[in-house]
Amino acid sequence: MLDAAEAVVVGQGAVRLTLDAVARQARVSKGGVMYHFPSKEALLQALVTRAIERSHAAREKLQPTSPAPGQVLRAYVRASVGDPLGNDRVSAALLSVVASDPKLMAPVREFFRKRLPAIGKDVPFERAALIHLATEGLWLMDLFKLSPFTRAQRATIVRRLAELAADGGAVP
Amino acid sequence: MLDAAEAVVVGQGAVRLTLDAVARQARVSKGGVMYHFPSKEALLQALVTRAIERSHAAREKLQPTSPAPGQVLRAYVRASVGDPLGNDRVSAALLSVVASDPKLMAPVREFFRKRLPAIGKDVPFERAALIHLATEGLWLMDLFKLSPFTRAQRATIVRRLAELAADGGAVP
DNA sequence: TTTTATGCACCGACCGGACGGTACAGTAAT
DNA sequence: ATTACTGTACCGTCCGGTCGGTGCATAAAA
Repeated sequence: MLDAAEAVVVGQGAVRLTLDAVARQARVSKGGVMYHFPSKEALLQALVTRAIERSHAAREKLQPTSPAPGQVLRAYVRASVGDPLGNDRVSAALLSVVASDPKLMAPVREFFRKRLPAIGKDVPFERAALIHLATEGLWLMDLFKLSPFTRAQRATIVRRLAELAADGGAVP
Repeated sequence: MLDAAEAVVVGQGAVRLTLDAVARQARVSKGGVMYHFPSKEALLQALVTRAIERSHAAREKLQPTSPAPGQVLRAYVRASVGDPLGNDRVSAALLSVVASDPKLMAPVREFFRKRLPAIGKDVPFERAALIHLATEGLWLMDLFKLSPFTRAQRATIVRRLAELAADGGAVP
């Protein structure tokens, strides 16, 4: 059921996320959808929760065993922007709908609030903040298809971000 | 008329941007609105154009006379994230509606595409890219109220970004 | 064993309200 | 009288949500 909703969001765009559309995708009637989710908001909430969990999982998967400083930050960079428009097209498409509803945004805010301390514990604050911002910037610009970089440039930037995460160093 | 539309977007949120709402805000009937803008899309287009022009103006206003390298980039940082949620709450609120319509996004994309070369001409590419990304990241996170930083932390980051723009240097 | 009852998953017709857009009559200024 | 604009009434569509009902599997009662 949630899979169907995600398929609609990714395939048709977030504005087209209609109860009927989800029903069609899930080969179920609208009543069937409403049986599982009391309201559309509940459906969206479930979608958001799922996306957040997936994001968590993605980073933990790339987490190395080495506890050297900056490795967590590096894993975060890789997991977030390692490849352009990675596996989380869902969160991407979802954001524009969720953004307009404070109640739905709350868990997302919470997620972000906890993320910085989690990834930047073992590196100087300013470095962590800078890399965090640049990474989110790239992610969000990808999401809105606003990134002005070529593929090669993007790859260079990601590499540099990962380097900076682990080693610090000078910005050319 | 556009002022009224902006007031609605800022005050009620982007989803509430209704032709009726604009009409009420402008103390005009819906017919009056439709006389000026043949469709809602036309209204949104005008809004987008205006926002882009304003953003241009904001940066040019902060442009110093000194032609030292990095000064343009520095002005861009200041203009974009100098103070939290500055004067462009309009673009902020607008983005979530515009994002779902490729036709409306086109000029925005164009704007972003041209911006990086414009601000990063006289500094090394990687530095410009990094600062650009971090700045946009901060701007977008502010927009979605997702920024995990305290006011003081934010100020520190902006200062550091401006420094890096003008001088380069090491990331701690 | 047959009958009846209970609960679950699902169906789909319908409602009400919102919204973009249209038609057209009215009105004030020139 | 013409122009430039306003106000109102209305239409069609879309969408979230409701509601009575259906098939069906299992259980309880006879």
